[in-house]
Amino acid sequence: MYANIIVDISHEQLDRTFQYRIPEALSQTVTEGSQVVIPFGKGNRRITGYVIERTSKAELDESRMKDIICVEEKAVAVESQLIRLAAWIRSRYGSTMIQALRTVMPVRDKVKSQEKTWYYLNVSREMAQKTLEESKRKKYRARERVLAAFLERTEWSREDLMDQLKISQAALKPLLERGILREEKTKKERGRVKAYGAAAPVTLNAQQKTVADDICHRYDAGDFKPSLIHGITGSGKTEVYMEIMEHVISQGKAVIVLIPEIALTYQTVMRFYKRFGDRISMVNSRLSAGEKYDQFMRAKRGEIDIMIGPRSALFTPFSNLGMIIVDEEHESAYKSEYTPRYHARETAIERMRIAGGMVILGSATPSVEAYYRALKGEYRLYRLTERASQGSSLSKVWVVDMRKELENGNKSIFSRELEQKITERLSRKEQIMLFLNRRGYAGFVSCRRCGKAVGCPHCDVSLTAHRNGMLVCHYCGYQIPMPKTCPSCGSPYIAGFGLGTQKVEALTAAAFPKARILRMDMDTTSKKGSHQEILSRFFAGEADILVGTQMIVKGHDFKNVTLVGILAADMSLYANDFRSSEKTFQLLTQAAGRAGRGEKPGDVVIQTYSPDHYSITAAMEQNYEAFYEREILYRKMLHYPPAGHLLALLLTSQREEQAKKLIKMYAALIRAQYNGMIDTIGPVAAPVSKIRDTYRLLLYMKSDRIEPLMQARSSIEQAFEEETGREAAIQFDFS
DNA sequence: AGCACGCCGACT
DNA sequence: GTCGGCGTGCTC
Repeated sequence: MYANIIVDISHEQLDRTFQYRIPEALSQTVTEGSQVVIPFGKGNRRITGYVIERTSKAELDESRMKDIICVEEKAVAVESQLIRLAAWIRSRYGSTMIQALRTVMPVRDKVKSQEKTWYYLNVSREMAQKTLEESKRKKYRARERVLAAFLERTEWSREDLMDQLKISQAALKPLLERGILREEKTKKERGRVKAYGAAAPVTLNAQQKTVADDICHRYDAGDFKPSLIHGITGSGKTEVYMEIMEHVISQGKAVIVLIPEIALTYQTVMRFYKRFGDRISMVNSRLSAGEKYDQFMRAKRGEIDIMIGPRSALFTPFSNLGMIIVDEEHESAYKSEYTPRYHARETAIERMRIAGGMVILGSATPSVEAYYRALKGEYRLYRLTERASQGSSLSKVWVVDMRKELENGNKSIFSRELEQKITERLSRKEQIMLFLNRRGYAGFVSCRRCGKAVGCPHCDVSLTAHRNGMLVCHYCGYQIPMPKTCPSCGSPYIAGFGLGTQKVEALTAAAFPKARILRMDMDTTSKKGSHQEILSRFFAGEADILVGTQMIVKGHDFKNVTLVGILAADMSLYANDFRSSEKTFQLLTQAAGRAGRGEKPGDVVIQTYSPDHYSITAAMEQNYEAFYEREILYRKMLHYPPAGHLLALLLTSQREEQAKKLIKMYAALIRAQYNGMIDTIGPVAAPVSKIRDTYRLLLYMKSDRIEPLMQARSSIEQAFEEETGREAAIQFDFS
């Protein structure tokens, strides 16, 4: 048996595996993730390494291989845990071990600038001058350059010496040994957030207290079954988390809090700072690799107890991790879009299984997956049914059938109900949020004669009209000026259809000329910090109406908002995705939760063309269980997750014919090999069937058990590898 | 990263 | 010849 080992030295040239023999005596103890002592280099100096794989395949001649010396006994090292987690990610989501390791240890390939080595002159200038003369005489060229440089400037970084003066490490060594130069390693810390305030005294209500106490009890008893907290919006889940965190930290353990990136706002994080002070750190996508690395190192050194961040914060190298909290557990941002396509919820549970600790999931609208597992008893279920702050009550929700509006001659985007309520709020100087799920249907331009929409020549989507008169492709960035005539039939009768946020903003301004309006969407928030700026301006009351996409509904507390209008609730309902009802329900419920966060009661108006759909009726009643019961029935009937497992194969190729041929071949392969175990659906064109001139085809595979699907994935991967001269790519996605 | 190999000029 | 500087390449 052999072991592929990565060496515990951070240097690019050593960022690969080395293969060692596993001696007979250690064959039981050396496993994936083991920390081992190995002889390395010419002098066989003993260093530590981490086993990332056990294999019986020798990658090089056995005579060049050395034996592992022993297993490091204090095997609690975080690295071993993370390596074991990487191994799990690899087999669960399908990727190479290297890809999994890079995900789990972002540290290793981004080490470059974390630690700078500085050199200083350690003797007087006279002494240096003398040594310089001597070096000149003896023709020690490198030394001469170094000394001349240090007479110019007394401190030099290793990089500058190497790059600018072409000095090698070897040339510095004698100077250091003679004490002419001094070496110092600095740890510059970047991205540290500071700022504190007084901890606001918190008192939990009875319900919050019961939940917190029960979880703490179970934690103390070592009952680490994951917990799902289903708490309605405004029920104070965060206070419950903080209470539990305090308990866990008091036992010398660390906690990771995962928050969807979009909700990771200054206010959210501030609440944690105020309570826990500087034993806390935060990472987000705005932080550079180096800044993130520094924060991770603080965690590793034990300088902090809490890490807050999005998906990737899951891999914070705490060696004493006791708990991971996944807030807004249902958010799709927890699923990685890159290989390995891991899900943070599942991966958190695996990490805590390895480390020995508890996972807490929280949401106002739990994912069907999590709720299903909770009902099955795999997770412990807790409910928070009361709003935490006194006086605030659930909003009233009105559903308006837009078909009837049209019948009554109202062609505006505002129903009479909504229009009347907006006018009312404006006169009372209260604020309004208008929400539009723009995805997919943004203001495209189509021809009234031939009915064709102006599309992107490189992608299978319609171009979106922007107010600056350009038509833009949101997938590849292609843009053209608005044409005067239809590109396909030449008719001059072309016009914009559908709703974009820009258009809603314009229409709102026209309907309510006195209102001050702010817009928030991808276009207005692409600049750094603008997201935050728009929100704080709205918070400060600089506008009466905020128009926006999904991003405005996530977790912000605006006390003066008493009306939320959802302009077209069904837009996400008919997406070609088995989760579309779930997404719609979540979105509507979250949006409804934005109204009436203060003392004044709130109203929510949902405008829809399908008022009878259960996603919408359940959202109207704010009844999660009603939604769940309907939804799980549908999933069970069609064997969709969580009732079954689904594997999607995405095949992309520039050549359409080849793509079709290949995917049909794989479909046939699966049907032949896994007959009766796996159901195949398709192949079909992907919802966006072409992006940047690359064709996209999908094959779905369903099974009640996950194992056959994992095998099917390997079978297809193997068949794909064997194919020669291909220009296609494949990608898998488990759900 | 750390170590040795080996080329090259300087010195006994 | 021998010694030391110092650029280069390799590590299972």
